[in-house]
Amino acid sequence: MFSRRDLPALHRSVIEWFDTAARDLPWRSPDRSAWGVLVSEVMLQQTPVVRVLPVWAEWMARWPSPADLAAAAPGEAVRHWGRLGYPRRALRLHAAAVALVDRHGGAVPGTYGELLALPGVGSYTAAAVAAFAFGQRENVVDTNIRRVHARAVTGTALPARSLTAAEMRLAADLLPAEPAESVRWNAAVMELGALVCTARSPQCGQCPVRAACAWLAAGRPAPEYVPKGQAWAGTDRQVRGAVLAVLREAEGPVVRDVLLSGPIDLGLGGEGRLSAALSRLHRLGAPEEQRGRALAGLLDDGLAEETAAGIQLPA
DNA sequence: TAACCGTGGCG
DNA sequence: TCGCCAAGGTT
Repeated sequence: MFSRRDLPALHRSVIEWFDTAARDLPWRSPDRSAWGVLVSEVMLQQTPVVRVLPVWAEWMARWPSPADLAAAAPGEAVRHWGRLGYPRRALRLHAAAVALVDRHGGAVPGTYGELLALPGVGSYTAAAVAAFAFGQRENVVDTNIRRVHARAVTGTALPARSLTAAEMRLAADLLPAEPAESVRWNAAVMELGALVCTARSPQCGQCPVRAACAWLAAGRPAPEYVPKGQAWAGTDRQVRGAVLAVLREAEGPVVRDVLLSGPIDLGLGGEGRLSAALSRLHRLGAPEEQRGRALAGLLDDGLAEETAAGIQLPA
């Protein structure tokens, strides 16, 4: 266990590592806006950096301010979300942009509480934006930071199954007192988890805190539990994804029967994104009942109607 | 609390 | 090949 006396050295070694190893990400550029930081944080929820990069750049060019996105139709946000996954994030980001215009004069607020009140912004994202866009001292705790703390300090291979009060307390105890240093620390620990202290194959030989790591000292003990994998094949979620892909690629109304049954030859040939999306949906072979359920869920969330106006509602 | 919500790359 | 995993949020 780290004593409070060791903290300055710990902070220094991790931040010095960050200074040499940090990736050059556009939402870390001095040019980026608070809006850019917010968009990046939402896009990065459960989504790898490399996939976010091109979509973030396109969004920033298309909608450089909250007012720009708020003025667009919600469905445009969903379409330009592309295949990032969890598309309701796009709808919530649009709703957040509207809220920023309505309640904050079109600006991104700088406090944790105001950020937390925005759609799609939870405790992590609120803390991250307050810290990275506004330089505030916040207790930023994401999956990377949790894993680094679990290993280096607690000595376990994995953090708890779900975020615990004890983890939040530990993170708060480790946070540097100076705001500017706390921001660097948050970014540095996160980067360490993303690049070195990774889930699958940690590169302990390159770790700046290997000499102090409790997990390494204990001989890298195996996890105490097996993470529950996310079910995917055959789930409604998989069908939702395939249905939404068709709606997203369609330029006009989509005939309900095309979604609920198939395969249907639309005479579109084998090229084009719509054709590819239809092929994927048909290959799934999901029963009509499940397709109906997926479509109903998408309509319920406001994703289907926004994406393809004129769609016929399932009976 | 636990289930649900997408997608694609990698070990 | 295939299960695991990724800067979580909401209900």
